[in-house]
Amino acid sequence: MRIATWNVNSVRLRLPLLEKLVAQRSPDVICLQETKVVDDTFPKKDIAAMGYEHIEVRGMKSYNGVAVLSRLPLKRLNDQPFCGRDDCRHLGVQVDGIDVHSLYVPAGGDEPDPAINDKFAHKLQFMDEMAVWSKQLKEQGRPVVLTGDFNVAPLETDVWSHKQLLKVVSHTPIEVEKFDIAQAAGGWIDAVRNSIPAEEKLYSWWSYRARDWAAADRGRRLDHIWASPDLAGRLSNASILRDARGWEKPSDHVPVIVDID
DNA sequence: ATGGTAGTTTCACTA
Repeated sequence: MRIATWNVNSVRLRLPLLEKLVAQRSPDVICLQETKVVDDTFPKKDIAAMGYEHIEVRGMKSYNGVAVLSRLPLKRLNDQPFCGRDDCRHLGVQVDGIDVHSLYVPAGGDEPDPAINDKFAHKLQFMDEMAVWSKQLKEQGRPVVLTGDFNVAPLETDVWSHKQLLKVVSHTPIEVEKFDIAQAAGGWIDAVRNSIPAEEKLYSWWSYRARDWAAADRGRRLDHIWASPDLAGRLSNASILRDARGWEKPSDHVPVIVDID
């Protein structure tokens, strides 16, 4: 089973790119974030026509929104109410015996100080709850794949400049610490770094605000696929589809993909 | 220290 995760930054604008992902990589399951569409107007017909007849959505007007598209039947799991808000940042399904989650962690705003920036405080609280939830999932003992835009680049090689990003939201020590705690709480395997060495620079997001994103290559690895430890020996072909950043009308994020035997 | 782009409910907000 091939699983992809992608922050599409508006699913309606990205339908041609979704088609391109399917043509190139043919995932069985696609987890989306930032769909930016209410459930009633989610383009289910177009996506079913691409071969994904099983679709679960959780969207709101204008912001956030997650979805799972699948070739195989889905059973919806309970939505996780992070930070007591119904802001459509999580959706989980059961597919072919595996629990698959699409998660969108708050970006956190610009100022990395929870005392003066509510968005950063929200992000930190969200990550604390991610750790609690991870522990619960671990105790359930089911095979789980937790994917999404976690909005944190944990390793020095997950950003274009570790030194220059230490005070930039997404790579601050407090965020990386909470990221590590959540990962440890679930016993999660980083499915991508499991096969791509930590020495290798690796990004899944490049800002729209660069004159030439590829030349500057100031990226960050914000999008992740975590797997429960029982799946360790069944992961292969992890990849990040860098090319997608150069497609016409791109998202600022690219798909992250892994195969599970 | 600033400003750069993209998407959405746009003259404002989020990323």
